[in-house]
Amino acid sequence: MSVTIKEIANICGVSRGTVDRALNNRPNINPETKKYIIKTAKELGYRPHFLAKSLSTGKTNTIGIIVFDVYNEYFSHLIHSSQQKSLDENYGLNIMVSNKNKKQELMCIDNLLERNVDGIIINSINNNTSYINKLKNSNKPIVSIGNRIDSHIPFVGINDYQAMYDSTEYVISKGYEDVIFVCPPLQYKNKQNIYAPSERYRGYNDCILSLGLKSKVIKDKDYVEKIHHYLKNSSKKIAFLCSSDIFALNVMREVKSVYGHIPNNIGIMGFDNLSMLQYISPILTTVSYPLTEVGNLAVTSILNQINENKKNDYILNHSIVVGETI
Amino acid sequence: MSVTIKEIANICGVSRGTVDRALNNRPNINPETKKYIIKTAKELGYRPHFLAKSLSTGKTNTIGIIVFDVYNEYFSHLIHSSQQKSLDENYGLNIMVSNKNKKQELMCIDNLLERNVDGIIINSINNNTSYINKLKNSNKPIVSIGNRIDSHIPFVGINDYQAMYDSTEYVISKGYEDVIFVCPPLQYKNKQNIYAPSERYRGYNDCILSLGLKSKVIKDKDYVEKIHHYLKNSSKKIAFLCSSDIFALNVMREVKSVYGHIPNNIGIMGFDNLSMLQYISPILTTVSYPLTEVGNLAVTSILNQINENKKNDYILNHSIVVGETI
DNA sequence: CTGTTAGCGCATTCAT
DNA sequence: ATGAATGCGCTAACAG
Repeated sequence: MSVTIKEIANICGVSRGTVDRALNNRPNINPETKKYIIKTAKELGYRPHFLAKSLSTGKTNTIGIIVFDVYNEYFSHLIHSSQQKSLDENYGLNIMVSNKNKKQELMCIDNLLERNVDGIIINSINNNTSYINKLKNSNKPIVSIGNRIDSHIPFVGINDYQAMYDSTEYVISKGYEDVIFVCPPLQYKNKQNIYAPSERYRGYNDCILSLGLKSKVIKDKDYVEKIHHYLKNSSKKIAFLCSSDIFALNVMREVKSVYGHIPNNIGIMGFDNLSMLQYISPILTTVSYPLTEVGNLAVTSILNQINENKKNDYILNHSIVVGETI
Repeated sequence: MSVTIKEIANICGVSRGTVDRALNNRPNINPETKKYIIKTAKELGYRPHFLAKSLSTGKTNTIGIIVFDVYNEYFSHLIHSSQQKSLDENYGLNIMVSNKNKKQELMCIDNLLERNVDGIIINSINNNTSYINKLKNSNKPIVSIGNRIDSHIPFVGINDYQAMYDSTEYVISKGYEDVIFVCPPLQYKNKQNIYAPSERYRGYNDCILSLGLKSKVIKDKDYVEKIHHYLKNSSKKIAFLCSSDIFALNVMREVKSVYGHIPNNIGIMGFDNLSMLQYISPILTTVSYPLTEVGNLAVTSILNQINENKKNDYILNHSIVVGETI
């Protein structure tokens, strides 16, 4: 086993209280003895016992983060920057995967609370009140990312509505007469938290309507057929505006499968700016946002709540990445 | 704060020892009182205090895992399956990122040990003896993945040598006269753990030599120029055998930039079978291996070591995924 | 069968 | 400036 405060106390011929004062920079200690204690502690390779310390202080210096999965680059960035920031601030990061499953998300929350994390960063999928109350009653700092949870729970992210509004406007400005929005199913509105997807849809829809155009949406499982339908039955210049790069890549694959390439009168736009796009041609036009900052600020928000009880949102800027497909 | 054993004891009018016996299925307790205690514990929403329990037992029911990064799909799979398996076995998983940086890897190890994890799964990057001793002296179950560390430390993974030997043989069998191996720099052999890359190289080299051919390797930063060099100066049917799909995608991009497509007399083969390949055309020929199993078995190995002090390697099978590029 | 007690390692309060 | 004592919540060994 490793060396304890008690042993150091014995060796130095002082009490454990004094050792504690020396090692934790507390007042009321003779500089001489302090020096001596620190020296021998170092020689013995003393490391404070994490569990004992935490049990005693009630703090684990650990932040929990719950993400949908660990495959999507979106979460990779998030996890990476959150962990880096946490470590910089002398915290550990406890990563949990919800698989976008409501039950599993609850399990993740329980797991983290049971392990006494000091705060939780969460990309939420549940959305009922008992869930929200569970979070609030935990009395732990919480911050939501991706999907906003509740006006009383801080949020870090972009303005999804505005981002898609801008994208729609951009596509139209390039001369496309029809803009078809491709997104995940939105029918579960009341069953799970789809804040971001529905905000994006709203942005598209509002922009389209404000321009006097007709809103057209592909949101079903049989999107492949829908795409082919639009390809065949339209003589106009049409664009597929996708709520994520992955959808855009699928659309691109389908269009290529029909024409062998992407014709000039067919536009495609994504959302996320995944790094794998560098291997795709033609270069996809998409929307970028500072994910690294989201991770940083999520941790910052937790620390703000811990240290100053300061709760506030952080809204970051998005930008359109001009490629060859619009 | 939450309810403790002490409170339950008071409420039930028994001692804390009895509560402990009831709640932890220990022998020597009256079934009646046991039932009663369990009932009231449930009513009060009792949750054992993780830190106190761990401090007392010396077990945290937590496994640590150290990976290079969280972007590569290789690690995503690993993390996912490890976490799933851990949770199934009533363990938590503590994920740490080394950034493929030797210092940071050491920091990760210290961090995990400090937090008293019960075992560590590690994709190693250090390789000196003091590092190996640090791991051994930790007296914790360790299992290596990706890069083997030491014959005394269990390893879970594929036979990288054989996999690349097979790949080389496959390429040759398809009529390619020159096979150029594309891989990361191998010159750091004595400075860091590059077990897997060098095993793959060995597999390629042995196969090539056994066939009486000449070994040709691109392993430098200026790989782009090297590729173009080979493209221009060869009239034979040549293939680029890459030690990872990412290299293969880069090669593909270069070849496309020259010819606009992939000519018949130029082959490309990858290694990893990344899921993003589905968006790439032509379809890349590559090597697949069961990463989910690696994660499962890594956890299994840790548990084996904890419960039965059983140390053994697990070597998994690889397979060639036939695409359009060879 | 049940109660009591002594730790686990550290923080903290009260004496001295 | 230092020592002694108590508690965090739980487990485990011993006594009854």
